Amino acid sequence: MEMIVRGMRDEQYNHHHLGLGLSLGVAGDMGPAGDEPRRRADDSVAHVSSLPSAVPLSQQQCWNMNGAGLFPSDSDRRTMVVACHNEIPFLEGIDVNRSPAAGAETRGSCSEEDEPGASSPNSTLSSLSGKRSAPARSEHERADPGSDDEDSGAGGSRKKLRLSKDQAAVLEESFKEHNTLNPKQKAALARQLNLKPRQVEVWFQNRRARTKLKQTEVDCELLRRCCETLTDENCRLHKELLELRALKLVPPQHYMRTPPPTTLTICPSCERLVSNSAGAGEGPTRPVPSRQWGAMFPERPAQRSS
DNA sequence: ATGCTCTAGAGCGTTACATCA
DNA sequence: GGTGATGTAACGCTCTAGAGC
Repeated sequence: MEMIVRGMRDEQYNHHHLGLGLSLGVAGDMGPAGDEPRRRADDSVAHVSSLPSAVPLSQQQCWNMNGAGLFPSDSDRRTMVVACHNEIPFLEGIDVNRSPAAGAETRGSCSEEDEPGASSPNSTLSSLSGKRSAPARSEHERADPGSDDEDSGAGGSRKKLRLSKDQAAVLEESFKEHNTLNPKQKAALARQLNLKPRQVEVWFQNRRARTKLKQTEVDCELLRRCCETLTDENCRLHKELLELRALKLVPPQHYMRTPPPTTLTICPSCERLVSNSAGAGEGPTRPVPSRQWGAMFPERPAQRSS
């Protein structure tokens, strides 16, 4: 049985690392909604037309929440990943979290090539997941992936190894430098932290997700405030109009005609805020004199032109 | 030049575990 | 001690870009 479990793990490793495309055929197996094609991952990003952040997040230049500069766009990041083959400079000499017991060199390299089974230290098939089995361990012990495999046969439960503070700190520093890693950097980090490359990879994936979530929250807050501002402005203008009416300074035909509903969108080419008037024959979209937008989103970096 | 296949790596949603109040 | 909330490591799936044929 143990052999079976290990075999399945290896299979999962291979699945994960040697070609996820093989799993594409499973997509239809999604229950009642299976007929409906699953939406693309990128489609899930908010397309809030009429908002300054209407650009899909995956294409936006993300703001670095850590204040370490701007994240490049997805494609740029990928390019960067390919282009950047330097080792992570700040890792020089850092060997945090290497437990004495683990031994610096005895564990050998953690590179993916050297450790083909290193993909998911805790990876098991979901169907095998069962009770928690591992007793609490010390930080270093828990963070030591090597010691897991030996005693992980208990039902194949997915064991979650919390990273030590030192490991998290180093990963955080690394993330500030690059929010993606090339294989060399990944392997180096894994070696330095005594983790498996897959763990480093997962950490970066989750970290990017957290960053994006934070950015979304920030955007939402900005939009909320912007909405409030516009509401106030609308109120003020209404008041002003009433006052003018009261004074009969404005001929009725100038204010009685209610303008057609207007939506605000981002022009994909010039990326300026434009209003699309719903009224027919209103002519082309017109840029909005948007002091407020500028005030609300002063530091939004320009989107990379593709 | 074009189309196809394969692979790596990304994002996203979800699950499961650890920790804390 | 049990429990719900929260954080996050890990997983599965899908998509896309690039390389090779």
